[in-house]
Amino acid sequence: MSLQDLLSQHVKAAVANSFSAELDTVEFQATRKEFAGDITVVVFPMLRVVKGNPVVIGETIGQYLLDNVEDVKAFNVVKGFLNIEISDVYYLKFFNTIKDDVAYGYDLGGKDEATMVEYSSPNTNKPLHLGHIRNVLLGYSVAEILKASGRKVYKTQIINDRGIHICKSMLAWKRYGNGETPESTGLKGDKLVGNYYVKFDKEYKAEIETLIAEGQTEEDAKKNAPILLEAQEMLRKWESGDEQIVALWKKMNQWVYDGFEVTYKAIGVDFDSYYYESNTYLLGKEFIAEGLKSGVFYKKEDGSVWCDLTDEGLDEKIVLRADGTAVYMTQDIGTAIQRVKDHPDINGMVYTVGNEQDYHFKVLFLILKKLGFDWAKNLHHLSYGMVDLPSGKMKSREGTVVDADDLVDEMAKTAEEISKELGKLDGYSEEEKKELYRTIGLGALKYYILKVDPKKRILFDPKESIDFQGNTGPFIQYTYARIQSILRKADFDYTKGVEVSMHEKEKELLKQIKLFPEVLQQSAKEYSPALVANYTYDLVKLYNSFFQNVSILGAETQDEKIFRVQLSQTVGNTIKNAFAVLGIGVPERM
RNA sequence: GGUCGCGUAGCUCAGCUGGAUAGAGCAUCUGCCUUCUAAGCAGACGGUCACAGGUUCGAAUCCUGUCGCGAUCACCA
Repeated sequence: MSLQDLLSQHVKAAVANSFSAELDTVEFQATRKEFAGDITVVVFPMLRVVKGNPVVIGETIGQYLLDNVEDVKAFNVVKGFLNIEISDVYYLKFFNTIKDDVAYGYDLGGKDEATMVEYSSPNTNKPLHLGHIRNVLLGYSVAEILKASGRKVYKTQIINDRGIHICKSMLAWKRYGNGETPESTGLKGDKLVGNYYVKFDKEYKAEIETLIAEGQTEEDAKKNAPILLEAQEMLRKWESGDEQIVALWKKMNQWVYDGFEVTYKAIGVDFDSYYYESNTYLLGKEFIAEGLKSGVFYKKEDGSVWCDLTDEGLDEKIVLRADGTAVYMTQDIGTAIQRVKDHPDINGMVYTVGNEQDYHFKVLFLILKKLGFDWAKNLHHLSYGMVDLPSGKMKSREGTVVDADDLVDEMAKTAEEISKELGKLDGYSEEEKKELYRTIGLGALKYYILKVDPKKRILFDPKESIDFQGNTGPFIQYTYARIQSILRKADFDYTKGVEVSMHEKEKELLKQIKLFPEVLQQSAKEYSPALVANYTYDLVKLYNSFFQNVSILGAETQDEKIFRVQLSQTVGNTIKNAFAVLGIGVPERM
């Protein structure tokens, strides 16, 4: 039983005993620093069932706890707050049970229920950019957090490999290229294809201007530009299975996939499976037919199929076009069902998609529920805000996007510059150094993005926003590296359990460490890596002020030395575990 | 216009199911490297929690309204 449950029981008993009243819940909170104590019972809520002066009630309960609970060492009452001091022994006991547990915080039990987490889901006509980075980092981290909190997780994505956008790149490649390939140009495949997309857009704009000069309206010109018409013709050919077009499509998409893999690897994320829109865009139609039979959907005169969600406070939503072809919604219905077919142990899914699609997913989940799938109640849209630049919104057409690969390189370069200035890396090979710069650079980038509440928009200033001091990834990594240094220098056996009297800071640290599993659970519940990130920072701050003000290896007694090293080691493990679920590496030195 | 989200220090952000004097970092200023890594520590300065009502012992937090910013309301994906 947790300490809180135990205390809760005794508080209830105390109230029953002294006031013959029955409490259904007891409210706890961590005691504020300025008061003595570790856990605080809030007396005010009890006033509904217990009549009397809150201070007197607090005193009475406090005395009862002191008499009846072994681990309660002392108490004091301030206004309606009963502050309880817990004995050091309690925390030391706890510490001894977890100090050798490298995986502390991870609940490895009960992995029979699986959750599928979808993230990234890019278009295949241009390289990944900063917006994808937020998506990928969030999705990956939430997947890892769910795993750590005891669920089986499948990481997946839906690749938008079909449509007019890729045809534009294909057309430009055919028309303006000379058969360039990633090999012949040395470019990453996604960059090469992206370049042709830009080329298309340039030509398209030029043609529009020509048409306008010839007297067409802008609107007409946009529709009539020959290059666009040709791209649309290409899409039609693709849909009818034209061999040449399909072959080119396959070739260029493969270039893009290969390029994406390089980027994912550089960022340090992975996937268990891939779904391609070209395979799934026709799925869902049969379920529309079934839903039509069961009355979930209805057909309009023109033959289009709709779902009426007005009784849910939403609109009507189209699920099948009049010509019988699938829309976005049709595809997503089909894909969701297909995924559960592929992985029968799935009982929930998480979609990492920007908040501009909040409405779409609201509707999608509702429709799946109406269709009667029992897993539909466990669907979650991990919705996140846009990433803005100081110059405003990112627009790929205007060239104001921040390229993912460039950004990662840039971060590593900054880490390198700072490291060189500090010059602490004697004995590291060039390769090790390079690896380290990447770890630090990525740490800064990932932490910067993940520490913010997903649903808020992020203002990303490449020059100024990324910092290596304060509440940042590198600061936390640095603390980890210092701990490793201490462990290397501790030339005595620090594995045995010891009994010491703790200092205030040490107790604070133990309390914070103890919170880790709860934070993970909460993070999983809220689908928010930000909780883990900010928790880790708090832990590190606490440790640093301890680290700076006491001597660890130079403690007075041997037991104290051992305890402090153990404590450092455990803080290190917790940082490592917390960062693991954020997808951030920790260096042994830096 | 309807719907959804956001608004906390000069800037970037925390603040759990309502609780004690609203917390960090950056920036600015003051101290601290002969002692386990100064990417650090200790401190100062900085707030009408957008605004107005309401709910109650108690509101940054919950409710209503107003203002500001954003998203979304396609037989696009």
